[in-house]
Amino acid sequence: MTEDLVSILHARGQRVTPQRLVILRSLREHGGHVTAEEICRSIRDDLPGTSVPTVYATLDLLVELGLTRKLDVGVGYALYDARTDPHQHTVCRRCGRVDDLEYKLDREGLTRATEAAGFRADAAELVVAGLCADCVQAPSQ
Amino acid sequence: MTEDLVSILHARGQRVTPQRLVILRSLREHGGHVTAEEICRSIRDDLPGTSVPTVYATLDLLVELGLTRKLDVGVGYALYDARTDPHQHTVCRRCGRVDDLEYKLDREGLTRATEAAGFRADAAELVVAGLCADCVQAPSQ
DNA sequence: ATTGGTGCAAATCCTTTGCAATAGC
DNA sequence: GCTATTGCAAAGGATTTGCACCAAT
Repeated sequence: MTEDLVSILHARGQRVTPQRLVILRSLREHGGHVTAEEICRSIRDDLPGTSVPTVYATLDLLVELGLTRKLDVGVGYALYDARTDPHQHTVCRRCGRVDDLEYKLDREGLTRATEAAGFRADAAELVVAGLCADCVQAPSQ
Repeated sequence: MTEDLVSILHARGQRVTPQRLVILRSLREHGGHVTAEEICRSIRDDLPGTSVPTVYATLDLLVELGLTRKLDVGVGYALYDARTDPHQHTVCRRCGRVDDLEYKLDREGLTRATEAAGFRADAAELVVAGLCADCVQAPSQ
């Protein structure tokens, strides 16, 4: 499940550590959007004593390697997403729930708009805020 | 320059305080994307002693009233924008510069995608990351 | 006169840093 | 054995809280 990470690390001359393998596996098994703290808790069984700084450092590395996406949806902490293909996100203003949004950005239009400004874009993140299906139903407040 | 705020506050039965007027005026005079801390400094002349919590509370209020937009572009702190008409943003990975991006989201497509999920959207923010014109030119690193 | 707003200081929260100890290679 | 990684504790920085005072209505 983490063979790709192993070969990338080898290719880059970086070390294959259990922390790196376990964190990526946890991310992939979870499948959704996870906080660093949730990763910490979820790997406690496999690797007791893994430190918070290590989790952050590893997540940063995975992002750099293109194996993970770091999401900032404005909830005050970062979310990590093992799904790296193009998709967007919704965030519920009431309950904070974050879901995938299958929506295609108009890449051509975006490229045109950014190049007009001399900007060299390498990523685009769309966050749609509002009320999730559950909270729309809910009594209110 | 802040008559709209005065009438909204009256209509809502809220108080018209110098802090509220000065902060909105500062935001509008600046025109760009400002941090809470920059607001604090910029109003020091008009209203010495204005506290940080007041600035945050006022900015929150202005956002709620629809007179300001709060931006989270992933730089670790919020930016406030007096421009509230639909537009998006670019953020430079190297120098952190944030600029307006004139790009029209496909509202219809977005509505379709979010409604399919039962989500009631009320705002959409697109942040494009990359290198700004200056940093593209720059020697590198 | 009421009570919503403000200022102050301290707390909170996520994330990063410094440094010694450890473990990949 | 060499040095990248790790763990620990502590620092950092943006934002929020609690509470007494003040000022807008």
